[in-house]
Amino acid sequence: MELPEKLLKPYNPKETEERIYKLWEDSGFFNPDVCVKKGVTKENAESFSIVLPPPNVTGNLHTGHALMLVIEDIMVRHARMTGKKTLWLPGTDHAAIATQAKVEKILEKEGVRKNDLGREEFLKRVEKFAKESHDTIVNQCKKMGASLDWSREAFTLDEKRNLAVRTAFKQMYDDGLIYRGWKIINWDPKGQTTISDDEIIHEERKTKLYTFRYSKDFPIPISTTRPETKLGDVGVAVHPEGKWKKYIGQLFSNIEFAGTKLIIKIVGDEEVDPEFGTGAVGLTPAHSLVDWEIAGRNSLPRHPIINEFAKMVDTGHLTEGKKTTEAREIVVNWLKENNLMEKEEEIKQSIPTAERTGGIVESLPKLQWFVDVNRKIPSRGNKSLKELMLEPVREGKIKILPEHFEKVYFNWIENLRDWCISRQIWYGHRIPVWYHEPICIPKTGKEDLVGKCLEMIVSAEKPTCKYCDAGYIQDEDTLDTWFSSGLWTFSTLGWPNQTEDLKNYHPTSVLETGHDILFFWIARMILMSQYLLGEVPFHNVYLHGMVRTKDGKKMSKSLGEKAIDPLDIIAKYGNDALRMAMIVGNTPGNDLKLDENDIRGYGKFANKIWNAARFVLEQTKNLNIKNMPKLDKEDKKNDEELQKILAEVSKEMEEFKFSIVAEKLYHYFWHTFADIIIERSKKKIIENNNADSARNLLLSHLTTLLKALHPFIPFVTEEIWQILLPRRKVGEPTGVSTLMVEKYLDD
RNA sequence: GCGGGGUUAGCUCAGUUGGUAGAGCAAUCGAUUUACACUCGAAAGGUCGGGGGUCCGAGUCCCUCACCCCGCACCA
Repeated sequence: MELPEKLLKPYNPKETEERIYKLWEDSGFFNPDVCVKKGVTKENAESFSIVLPPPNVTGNLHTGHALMLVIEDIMVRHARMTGKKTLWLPGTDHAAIATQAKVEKILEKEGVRKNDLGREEFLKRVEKFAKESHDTIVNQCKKMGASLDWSREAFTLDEKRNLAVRTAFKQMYDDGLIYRGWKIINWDPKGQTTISDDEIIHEERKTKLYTFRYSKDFPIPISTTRPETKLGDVGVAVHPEGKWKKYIGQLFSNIEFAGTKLIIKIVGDEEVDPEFGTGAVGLTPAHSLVDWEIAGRNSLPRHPIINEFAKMVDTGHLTEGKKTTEAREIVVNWLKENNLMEKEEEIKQSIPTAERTGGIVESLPKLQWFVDVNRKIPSRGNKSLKELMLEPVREGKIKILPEHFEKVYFNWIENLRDWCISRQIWYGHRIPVWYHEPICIPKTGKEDLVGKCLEMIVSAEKPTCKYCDAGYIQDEDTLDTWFSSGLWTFSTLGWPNQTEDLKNYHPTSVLETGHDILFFWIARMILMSQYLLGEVPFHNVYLHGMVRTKDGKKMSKSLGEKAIDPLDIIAKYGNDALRMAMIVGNTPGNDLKLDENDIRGYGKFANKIWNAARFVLEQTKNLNIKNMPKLDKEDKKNDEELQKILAEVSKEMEEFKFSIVAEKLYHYFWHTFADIIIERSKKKIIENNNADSARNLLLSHLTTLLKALHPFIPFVTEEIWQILLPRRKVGEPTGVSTLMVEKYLDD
């Protein structure tokens, strides 16, 4: 059998990769159903499933995604080759606020504002953008060699996922886990929406701490970093046993303060640290969570003085309608002019900013939807959502890798507060709550029915009014994007329908993602699955680190321009090279410094395999594969050594030690197989001394190593396999056959 | 402040239950037209952050100090 001409040249990944991916795709073997149907996987085989963490439809994939795809593809390919019924389910994430912000930015450049377009038209623009991003992402996943089952692809905002969201919301509402409440929330004035605690990034800045008195006769000095908020003060809280104790209960009315009148009551509250600052807190109930609670305990009014645009309202003629920053200056000047300012100090403070827009977050009281994480749930053994999240990790039903993130996870949950899930943005799942039109005029004309249908209805479907034609309108708000992401492990498998997929593939085997979304996403998935399905969403969590540039900078989506494009690297060195560089020396949880030099080095490895294959195929072309000659003593020793390595490697693959396996195989291939075995075989073949034993060892080693290496470097191994294949399949029926579905161990 | 992590060869990092310190890259010397747009061989390189403890034995377990990184909460 003659060798193809391409084998005589250096390995050319560019020419190979696209063709090979198409071969895989056409084979249908990414889909486990096809594997079963064509007999490469047993019907009753153990299943292995991973849902792809859906990339945001905000643009391109970056190196972090590439790392994710590589690690997951390795797990999936390995599982498939060990005979498991293997599903890797792809999808994309609508990423509500992130995508909306991105499209708004694009429109801004065109001089268009979203409010001018209106909700419907704006959403069309977002959807168009999302579609384009989606197509790019899918294409990039394919370039990465990801063996994803595209026939099951999902989107967090498609019809099926919307049904899942509405169903989940309704059930949670009925169980009292979702409620609507008037509470202090985080407001992003730039994005014009609420955000959750997790979407805040604290930025350290220098700021001034002012110490002042409300008036000359006010007995207690107050410190603040935000003097403008003092226009909304209604009280001063001191520790019940502190030095200001004697003033508790006193009321100071008609205080002239920077253009407004204040009524300040002095209250005692345990929350106040008597040692800190002046030992007294000026209470601005509407704009501080702590103050809100203290005010509640002491029956103080809680009126807002900052609006959604971060402007002052109801604060008197000096500051009315001014931006908070302007108002601050005015108040500071007023205090100085009236000799009420006692001290100014420079301090470091961290300012809350919105993750997506960078806007400075204000605390405002608003009517929003929340998930109650502490309420006991009768249908779940009277446990709260918090407990349902803690339990499986505590009990080892979910294992997190690296293990120390379990502690981080516990720490986060223990400090968890109710989750604000409503957002005032347009792109996302609309809240499935319906309010009646303002007027209900009963068709029967019976006046006594008016108003009977004015209540709010929580429903997965649009309700109709029994009495009138006006009907119901849906809540304007959308849900936090992580609400739908939380359902991802089962919404993708068909839930709320009890599908075969759900039965076969849930709980999923592994959830692999970056450690930066442990709270955002992993915790929410555990919450949703534990509550809605009564089971864990996955058995293992594998957290990878952040990909950094050589000098340690994070290659993230927010620093998009600076990041290396994985596709450029692939074009230059090949996919296999990038994959090896991402795996060797990378352990879970640790950041990966991606160095082009390393990638180049692994490109040479692919070529080394290619050349070794050329030699082996040339030397063994007349070998009868069905009747292999016996190994001599020397060769047998190597055969045993390889078997030993394979046994180790199998174990290590199960333990997610991909770095060790990749390194071990690399080393064995190069420094034992190529340097020792091949070199020795040359001598044996030339001298015709046990030449057939040598040939046998060459071919069996190559075959075995191609299989073992395939999950790591699928392209070059498959390409060689396709050349090797006709010899293995002599006399067998033709059909698509790929290394991808070969078994590690022949049955 | 609370929590987590790191410190091992020039660089990037492995090091599984404690048993003589490893890989890749870089650098050094030598060989070579070869399956190899190179590759092969050889040698070199580390008191495993400092100090203390447990142990026959510690990079690994315990205590302590130093420096660095990352979360979370931020305090009026």
